Amino acid sequence: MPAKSLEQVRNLCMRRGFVFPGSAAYGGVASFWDYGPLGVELLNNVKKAWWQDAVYARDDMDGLDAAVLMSRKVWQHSGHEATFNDPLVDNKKTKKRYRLDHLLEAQTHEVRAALYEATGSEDVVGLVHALMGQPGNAPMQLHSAQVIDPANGEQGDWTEPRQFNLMFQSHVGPVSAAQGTDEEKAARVYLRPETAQGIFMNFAHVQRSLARKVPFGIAQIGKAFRNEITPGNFIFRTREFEQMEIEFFIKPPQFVAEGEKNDEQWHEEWVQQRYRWWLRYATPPSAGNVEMEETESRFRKRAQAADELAHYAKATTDIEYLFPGALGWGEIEGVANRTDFDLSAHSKDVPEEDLKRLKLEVNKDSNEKFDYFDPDAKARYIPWVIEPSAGATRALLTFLCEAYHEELVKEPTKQEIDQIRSDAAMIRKNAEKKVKEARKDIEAGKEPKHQPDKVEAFLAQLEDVVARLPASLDEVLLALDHEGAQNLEPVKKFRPPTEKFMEDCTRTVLRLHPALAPIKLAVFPLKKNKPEIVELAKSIKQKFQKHFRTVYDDSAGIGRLYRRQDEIGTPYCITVDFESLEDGTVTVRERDTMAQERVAIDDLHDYLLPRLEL
RNA sequence: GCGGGUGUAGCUCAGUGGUAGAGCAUCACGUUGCCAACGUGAUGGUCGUGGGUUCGAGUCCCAUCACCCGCUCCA
Repeated sequence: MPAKSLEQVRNLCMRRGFVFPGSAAYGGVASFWDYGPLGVELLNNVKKAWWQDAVYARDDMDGLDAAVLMSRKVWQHSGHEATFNDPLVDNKKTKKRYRLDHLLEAQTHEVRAALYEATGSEDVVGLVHALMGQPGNAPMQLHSAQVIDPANGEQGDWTEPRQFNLMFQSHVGPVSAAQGTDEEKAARVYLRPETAQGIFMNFAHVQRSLARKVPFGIAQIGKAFRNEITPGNFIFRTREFEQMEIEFFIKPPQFVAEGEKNDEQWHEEWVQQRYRWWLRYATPPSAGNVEMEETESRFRKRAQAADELAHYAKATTDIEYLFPGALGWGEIEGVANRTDFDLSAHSKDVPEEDLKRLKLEVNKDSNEKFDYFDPDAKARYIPWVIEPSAGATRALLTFLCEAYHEELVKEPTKQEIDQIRSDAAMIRKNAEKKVKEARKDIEAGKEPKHQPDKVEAFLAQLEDVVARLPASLDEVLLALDHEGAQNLEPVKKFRPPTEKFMEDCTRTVLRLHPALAPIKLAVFPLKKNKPEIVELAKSIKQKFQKHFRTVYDDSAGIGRLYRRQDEIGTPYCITVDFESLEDGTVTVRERDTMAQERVAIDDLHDYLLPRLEL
């Protein structure tokens, strides 16, 4: 079974050096994370596996690394400056949040009329402008016009509308001018909210310099930045993240010849290719058929509904992963059919009918027309584009969650199981008393110490877990993390011995695909105060560290050394013992099966390389 | 941004106004012959931060920051 909660993965990440909170010494800063020694290895391996599949394995793909900062005009014509910039307003009563323009449009004619009169504006756009233009007044005006919350049909208690510009701003060169002045705007740049636009800017460069024929694609891996309104879920949604994006340029439908793939078929092909990639790297070689099916059941393809589609897309299929706990299904990649929207948006001299079809304005800023002469079709056109866009940092989280296993390695005795049962019974008895007290307090109008519903929900979960013992052993501690378990005395008493017990009889193992594993090989001496063994072990480590990440460790007993490597997903460990000194063989131990095999030191390279799938 | 929760040693947590603790981890010495061994000793905390109440605050109050759980985002 993979991780049961994001918390488990978070803990492991921070303890073992995958991910650390950013700027921690200063109390941290929301939504920014640093990748530690193991995290950077894993992330690099994820990117390498993607590049391998997206670029090297194909005849029709090339790489690119465009600048993070681009002309502000890129974002004006791509549509981001307009659509990534929404004034939002909250209803304090219902906790609902609305885009101000959407909220206003949902009001009755009378309500809007009152607002028009109060602000002297004539339409919703003007109204939004007016409300944003007078800080402090808006809540009062929304109140006196009796603006309704569509969620419940009642008048809302509205906050100040706030601007959420999803793009981070900076300036090129020294600027002292105030925000919004011409001087400031002229120097303004945005940190890219997607890497895609850098590819579009280079479509013609790549096509010409490599004499590429459509269909062909460009791949890019890089950081992107979005000032998200609601970051969270560890590294799932962060304000700085890394994307792995492909723009695959194809013929527009009207030029597709008999027997060639059209845009919908190319879209489908990329969905399939990308989906297979996710499954391949989510599955370790040790997985059997049952396990492979289980893994597959946690990945799905989902076509976006028409109202979900972004302004540029004709169709988008998301690839989603079932993350543990509350996060649930989350998007890890979107494969979009962006038509000729982007290249047209950045082109001059686009025919009027195309502008109309794409809902674009004439581009007077661009010096370029991103079109292409197709020698087969004998026609000049602006290509369509299929965009498979994956999150590299989300991929890291996905593979960690899927690889995380807590395995039972020592069968607990009946006595130990009974102990847990009786402890749980004690917790139940005490908690039921607390529930009664809380109910009494509520009746008497007093503030209860516990929330009866939550405590009962906790008890139900605990009972379920206990009933399924010993199979559910790994869920016992999770149950104790339940909201309703807070401040229950017996729970606090119960936790430490249970934690200790769990540690004794389980091992944590990251069953990562070997190509992703941050460390490929660990070498141990069986006995660290025998100099010959230590020396031999170190020399083996030195031999392999030139080829892939290899570590040496002698700081604990052999069992503990194995466990430490299991926890970070190292696929193979080598132990040098007394026999090694005599016959030149060592023990190779595999991570998932814990199987051991005797291999001659001279054969190690040939033994390991195919197994590591490098 | 709003509501709820949390913040004490590197990690997991205990500590309900009166001398800051445990387990694990780390380091040293001894022991240890293949799956989280053991003994002895040591290091490590201005209790998230800043104010306040008090003779006295980890504990009570206020503010602030971060994280977790929930609300139109989307890699």
